[in-house]
Amino acid sequence: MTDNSHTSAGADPEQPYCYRYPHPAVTTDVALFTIRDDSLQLLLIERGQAPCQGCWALPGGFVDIDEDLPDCAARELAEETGVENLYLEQLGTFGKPGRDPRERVISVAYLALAPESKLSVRAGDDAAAAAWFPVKALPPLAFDHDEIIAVAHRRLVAKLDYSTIAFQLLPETFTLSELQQVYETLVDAEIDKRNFRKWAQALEVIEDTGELRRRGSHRPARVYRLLDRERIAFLK
Amino acid sequence: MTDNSHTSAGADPEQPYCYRYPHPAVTTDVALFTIRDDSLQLLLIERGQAPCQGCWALPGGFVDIDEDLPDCAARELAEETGVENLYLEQLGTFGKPGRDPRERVISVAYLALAPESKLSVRAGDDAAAAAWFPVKALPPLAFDHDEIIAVAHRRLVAKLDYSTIAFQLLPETFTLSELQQVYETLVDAEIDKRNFRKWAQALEVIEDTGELRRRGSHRPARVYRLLDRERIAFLK
DNA sequence: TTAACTTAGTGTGTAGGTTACACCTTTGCA
DNA sequence: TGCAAAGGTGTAACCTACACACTAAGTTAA
Repeated sequence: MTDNSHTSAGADPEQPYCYRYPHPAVTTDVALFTIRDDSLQLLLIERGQAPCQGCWALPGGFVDIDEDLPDCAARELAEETGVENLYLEQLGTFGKPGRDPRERVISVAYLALAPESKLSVRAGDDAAAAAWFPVKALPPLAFDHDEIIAVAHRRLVAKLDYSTIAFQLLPETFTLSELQQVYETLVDAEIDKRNFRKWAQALEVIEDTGELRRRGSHRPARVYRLLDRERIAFLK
Repeated sequence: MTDNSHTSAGADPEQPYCYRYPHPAVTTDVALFTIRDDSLQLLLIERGQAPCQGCWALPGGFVDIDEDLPDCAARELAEETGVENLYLEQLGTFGKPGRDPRERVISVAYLALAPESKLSVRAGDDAAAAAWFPVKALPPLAFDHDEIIAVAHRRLVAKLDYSTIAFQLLPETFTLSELQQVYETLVDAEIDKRNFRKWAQALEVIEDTGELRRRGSHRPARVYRLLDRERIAFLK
């Protein structure tokens, strides 16, 4: 680290931020997953301008010069979608030259999860439209966002094995059947009910609220809650 | 993404790269581990100039404007230490405002591993000195490099459980005892010899070369090699 | 009121994998 | 030749993961 350059008032009022060496732009992009209609869905923004006009993209944007990276991810998500206060973890950084045709852009990608109940997506100021897509049926994507999404999805599924990350997809209270449905959606397979319930209860991360939930013409289900909301446990 | 700014010839010849919005600097830093003298050691560079003059830092430096991130990590490592062609994986990106007092610097950190035999560290052009330190006895570190190193170390140890990443710390050929010493150093505990050997051989990632290694006054050891050098297997 | 339907909720046996554990082998050197 | 020092090997106990089927409790409609 030998670069002592820093911004200064440049001569060109259109481009007032000047450096001794070229600087890339830095963005954050967020892959926000939720479960809707029994399928794993991803939030995307329709791009209003070129490049990739009409394509869909991950919500994200440029990092402010005094802004921490997770703050930027949360802010962009909130601005573009109205979604706030959810689980966010850094996924990785994507910086291949040429991934954005305008200038060198390095994107720090985040993985976010939220239950459908927490979400009320409206298109924000910046975005033409925000919409949910099933991960299995994504539209054409801008830049290298398909790659980012693939990494995010792989990470999410991999973490099922050694963490309780999937609980972030559940609302405040839930039944064991709902929990099981979340897992079945994520692994895209059926899971044995007895084994699943044994496993879930042995985790010691949920507690019985004592309440019952009557939904439909059948025996009511016990209602559980996470012991430590906003904290995911590591199992191994 | 609405920023259409890009570099242009500025008026100030000292700071010719100008943008509409402020841009952070982007660096890569590499936490390169090896095993020397039966301890896990980390490569550090002594800083020649302020800030943090006299402190030690991870090898790293600014990303060239047309350079991919892993290339930058590899290049900086080679420039500063003469070390080439080793295992490299992205660790995470550290970008807290203020982590570098000069300007906003966002660092993409990499985890690197190599056997001691591959390494012939010499201080390169940029660095005053390069040296190895046991992870348990690190000197005062520049910037937030202590945090990066902590994350790197945790990641390395965590990956022992579900990958063969530790084989990257072994030379071309090795004995099972040497392999076990690597694992014992990493987990900082003794491991049962028979169980370890059963486990290692069941992995199907090493093969017996047929050779024997005579070192010292005792029975010679079989020599193994990795089946697929430069590839780490995922176990779970 | 009762029968049929729907989801909630529960236990046991088995297979496979992980752990604990001790002795003989082969070499070099004194 | 015998001693020191690391190399190399098998088995039993335990524990975890998985397969598997029925009863419980409520709603609805005949």
